[in-house]
Amino acid sequence: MSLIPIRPGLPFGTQPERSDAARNRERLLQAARDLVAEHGVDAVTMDMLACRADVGKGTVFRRFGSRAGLMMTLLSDAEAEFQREFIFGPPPLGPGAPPLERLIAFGEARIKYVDEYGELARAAAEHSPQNRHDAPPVVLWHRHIEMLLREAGLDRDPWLLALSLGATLDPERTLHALRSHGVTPERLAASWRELVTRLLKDA
Amino acid sequence: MSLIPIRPGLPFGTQPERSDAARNRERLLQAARDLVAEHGVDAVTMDMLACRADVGKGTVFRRFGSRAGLMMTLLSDAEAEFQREFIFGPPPLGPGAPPLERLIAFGEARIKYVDEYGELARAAAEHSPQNRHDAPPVVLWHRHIEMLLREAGLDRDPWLLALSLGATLDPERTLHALRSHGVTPERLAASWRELVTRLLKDA
DNA sequence: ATTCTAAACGGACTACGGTCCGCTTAATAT
DNA sequence: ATATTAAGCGGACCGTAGTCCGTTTAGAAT
Repeated sequence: MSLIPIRPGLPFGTQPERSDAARNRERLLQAARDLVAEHGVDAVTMDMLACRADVGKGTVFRRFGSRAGLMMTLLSDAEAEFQREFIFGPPPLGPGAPPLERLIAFGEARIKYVDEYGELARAAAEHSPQNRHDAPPVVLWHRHIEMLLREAGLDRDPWLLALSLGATLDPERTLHALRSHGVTPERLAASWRELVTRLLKDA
Repeated sequence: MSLIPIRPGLPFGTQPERSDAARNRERLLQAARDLVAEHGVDAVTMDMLACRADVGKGTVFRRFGSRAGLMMTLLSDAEAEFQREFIFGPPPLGPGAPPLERLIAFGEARIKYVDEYGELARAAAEHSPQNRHDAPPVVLWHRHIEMLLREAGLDRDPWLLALSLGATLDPERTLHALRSHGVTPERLAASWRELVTRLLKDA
């Protein structure tokens, strides 16, 4: 009987990955990043990925579950970084600033994030209202907004209010404003600031 | 040379429909309504519809363009009625009431609409950010909100602000709150009221 | 080294939305 | 009635996400 070695990045208590599985995972991630860089998120198909990584299609789906799952995996580093910043980072995004300022900073950061990774984020949410609204990161952002609203003294159903504010920052909408209507990130951020400032005024 | 007879419901200047086309359209709409009633929106496939209406698949797509187009057609009566109400109907939804009250009524009506037709509305917007955000009805709601915001004296980029408020009432989100989280329409409406009331306060 | 087994693999297969194109037919002109 | 023609039709076909299941293989036990 041997101890199960700790593998960072895998769920606690999981068996270690078999070596061929680990190799294929790396091959797939590399191929996916390359294909996205070459053709853009929307043009990458799962068959294409399997072919490029030289694995079977079944392997791709075993690894990521779905196209959305693949995209989430590609996003996970950026997502983790974003979470770190608003949870542990310096104010005004992180703790230490008054709630209104944190809320403003949160929106700004989120808009910047979407401007940078929006296509991936959108693809990660496609074809599943469940994943779109109840994925762990989404729930976390939502809780964060709710907490800030409470801190600011908004006690009337802050959960639903947070849902509404979250809707404003939804990747698909934000991306659509940015790309299809040529709205600048700065203008979006100004509108967000206006919205939350009015909302929290004398709360 | 003969005058082109007026056919209600068809775009102006269009040639009249051939009789077989009209017959097939009715058959398809009836079949679609039946299938939706029997199996629910999400379970209805285009092949199923073609089979039930006893027409070729090509005919279905010639008629509606896409699955989303079919759903829009199924919604069009309810949608027209909704538009009539907030444009010409009695206050507070229609003209005559102060903008805040109209905005509150608009949200309430929209929530009721989604509670009733949400699955269709969601299906009508699926698979196309373009149709989702720039479809004529969506643009119309959006303009309406923008107008009310201006009337209320909110002059700081009311277009984007209207986009944010529209996001709050998005069918997919609203439906998800209603169905997956068991939020009541009343609670949603109360949250909407709270949101817009705070927003318009001393504007 | 051999055996064993559960994890991993691969690619044929399905379901579905959407397209294409050769055939049919309603409506009009003669 | 007949001819003409463009709108309409149908269903084979395609691309893509996702599933299934018989085969392979890494790694542990002996």
